Amino acid sequence: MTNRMLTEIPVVYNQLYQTYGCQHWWPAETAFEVMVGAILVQNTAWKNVEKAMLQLEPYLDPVQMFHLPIEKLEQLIRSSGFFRIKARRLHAFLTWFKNYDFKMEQLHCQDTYLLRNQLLAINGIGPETADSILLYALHRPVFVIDAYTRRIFKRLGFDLPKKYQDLRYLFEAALVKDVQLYNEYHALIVQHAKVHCKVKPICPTCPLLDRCEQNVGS
DNA sequence: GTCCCGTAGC
DNA sequence: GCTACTGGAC
Repeated sequence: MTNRMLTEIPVVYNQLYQTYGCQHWWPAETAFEVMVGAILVQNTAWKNVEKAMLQLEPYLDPVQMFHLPIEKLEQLIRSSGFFRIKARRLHAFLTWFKNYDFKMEQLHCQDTYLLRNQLLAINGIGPETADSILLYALHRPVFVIDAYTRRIFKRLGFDLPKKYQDLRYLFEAALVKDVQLYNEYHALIVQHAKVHCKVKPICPTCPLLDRCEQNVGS
C-alpha cells in the first residue's frame, strides 16, 4: 500500500496540475499576511477570511496589530468565524513573534525544526497552521496536510496513516524535496476538493476518476 | 440546514 | 473520542 502511494502521489500531482494549472499560492501580499490568514482560515471558508483581511488592512503590520485591544481585534476579524478564540490565537502568535522583534528576517535565520516546535507551542496553532506558515510564509520544505488531503486520498483508495506527521512524511517521501512543488501540490489539493472532491463529490468530470474507488456507479 | 484550507479542552 | 468555538455562503 505504501509503495503504491509512493508511486501514485507524484502521478496524482501531474493530473491535478494538468487540470487546474498553477494556483499562485498563498493569496496574500506579504509573509505576515500569510501568517495571519493561516490562523483565520482554520475551519473556515476562505471567502470569510478575505472579508476579515479587508477589515484588518489598516493594521496589517505586526507591531500595530499586537497593540490592538483584543476586543478591537475581535470586531475586525468577526467575519472569519470563531472570532473570540481566533483574536486570542492571533494575539498569542504575535506575542511569540515579538521575541523576534516582529522581524521576518529574524525568523528566516532560524532552523525549521525549531520554528515548528515553537509554533506548535502557541495556543491555537496546530500542525496544519504551523506547516502552512512554514511553507507559505517562510518557504520551508514542509508538506501541508489538511482534511482535504485525507478526503481525496482516502477516496482514491489509500489506507492513510492516522497521525498527521506520518501522513506528512509519506507525502514528503513520495516527492522531491522542493518548496515550490509542496506549495503547488497542497494548493491543487484544495482546489480539487472545492471543485470536484467535495463532501458530495462531483464525479463525472473528475480528473482522477479513472484511478478512484468512488468511481463505481456514480 | 450544511459546510468551511482546525484546535483545544475535557 | 467528542464537543465547543462562530459567522457567512450556498
